[in-house]
Amino acid sequence: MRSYGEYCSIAKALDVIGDRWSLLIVRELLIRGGCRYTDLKDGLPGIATNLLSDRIRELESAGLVRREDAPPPVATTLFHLTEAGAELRPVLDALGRWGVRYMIEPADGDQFRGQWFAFPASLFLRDRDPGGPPLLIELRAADSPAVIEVSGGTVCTRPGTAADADLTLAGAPQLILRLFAGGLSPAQAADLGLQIRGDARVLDRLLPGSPDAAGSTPAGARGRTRA
Amino acid sequence: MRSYGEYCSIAKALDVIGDRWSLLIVRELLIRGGCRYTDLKDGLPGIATNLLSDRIRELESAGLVRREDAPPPVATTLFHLTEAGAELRPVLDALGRWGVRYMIEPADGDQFRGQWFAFPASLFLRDRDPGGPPLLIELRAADSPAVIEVSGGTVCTRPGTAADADLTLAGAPQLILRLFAGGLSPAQAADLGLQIRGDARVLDRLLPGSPDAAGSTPAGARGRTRA
DNA sequence: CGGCATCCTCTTTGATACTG
DNA sequence: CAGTATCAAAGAGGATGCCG
Repeated sequence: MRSYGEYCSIAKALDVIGDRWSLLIVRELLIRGGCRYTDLKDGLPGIATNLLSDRIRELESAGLVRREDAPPPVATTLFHLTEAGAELRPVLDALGRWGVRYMIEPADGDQFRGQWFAFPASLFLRDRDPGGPPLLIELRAADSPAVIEVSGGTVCTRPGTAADADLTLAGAPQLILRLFAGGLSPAQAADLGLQIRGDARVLDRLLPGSPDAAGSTPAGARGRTRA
Repeated sequence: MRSYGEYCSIAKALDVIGDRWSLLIVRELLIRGGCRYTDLKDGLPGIATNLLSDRIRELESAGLVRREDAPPPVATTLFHLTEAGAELRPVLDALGRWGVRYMIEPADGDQFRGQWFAFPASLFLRDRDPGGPPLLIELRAADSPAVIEVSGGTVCTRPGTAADADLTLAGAPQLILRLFAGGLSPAQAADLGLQIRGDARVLDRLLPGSPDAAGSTPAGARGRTRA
């Protein structure tokens, strides 16, 4: 990317990560940890393969991404974020929080991947009973399942399924998202078609609901997602 | 900008503000409040005038910018952020904080505007004596002066000068920035050429120095800049 | 002068095909 | 699997013209 040539930290940051796709590559690596080229390509539907390889190289030479030749049995290249790259998390958190307003409307042709729930889950859900038993929540949306693990105050999301989930939410991604963001109560989401199976009370532990009134503790360092 | 077509709030946010120059336009409007076209052009050195008019119109139709035909004596169009646009501040804060790492090195041909100190000032300075007397700090860097007003716990920055400043800092922008960010003590900055005139003790009130040890209160809602 | 619109060139992107 | 090669289309940058 052509530099803005401005001595301003925002412009400097955009010089490095302002290119198209760059921040989304960081998103995937933050959510999933080490990724193969193919994993990245799958997590970035629509990217052209030449652009992906260009961007990875740029992020690498900017010191945000590290390439690791994994030994057998993996025997492939894995891409990781460096520390500087991982420090972009607050940027993605802020962007993700701001962008939720554009997700109320149905997707209409948009691609979806279950792991993209990781950011909303970390942003909106909070384990209000850190001493309680660990929880597993399975999310089934658009053929791309994901699992939220709640344990000891942390909220982690990963792609995949869980046979022994305490709770399963199945339905359109926007219903799950609006539920997490507080725009819908569980009952309202169910009325709109969200299937809630299992122990629905675990939602009380996670959602910023009526008890523990809204706006009490804005945001500190909470549990984060990991691969 | 072409949509990413992903049902992810980060991608949706980038669909709206991911275009080149868009976030920097928001930066200028956040720092200075209502701006004329010419003000924006001056605050975005390097932008082509057709791009500026394109971007303003895009931001307008996205609902982030509002156009106001000011009556005489101004008799010109003023551009403002809408509420949705102003809510991008946490995004710019996070970006600005992350990008500071790229400002340690000298600018070398970069453009500079005094008002760009507004973000570092709000991010790094804190009025640790909200009951103390109001303060005026004049910054003189690269022919583009700015003033920081500290009063009752808020830290506001605007372009311009102050005849009766309590403190004047004159020197290279990176010296002032590193001083604010905690990378240099006042004495070290002075050794490197920063001219500190006036009551240097006001810095103790603002810098996160040795008393009130580092990392105690990370970041709550603090004073913000205004035009 | 403020607020654009036009024209032109150059760079970046996207789609697809191909390779070790 | 992890890319490179090719090429058409879109976008960015720069100069300049227009109109109140």
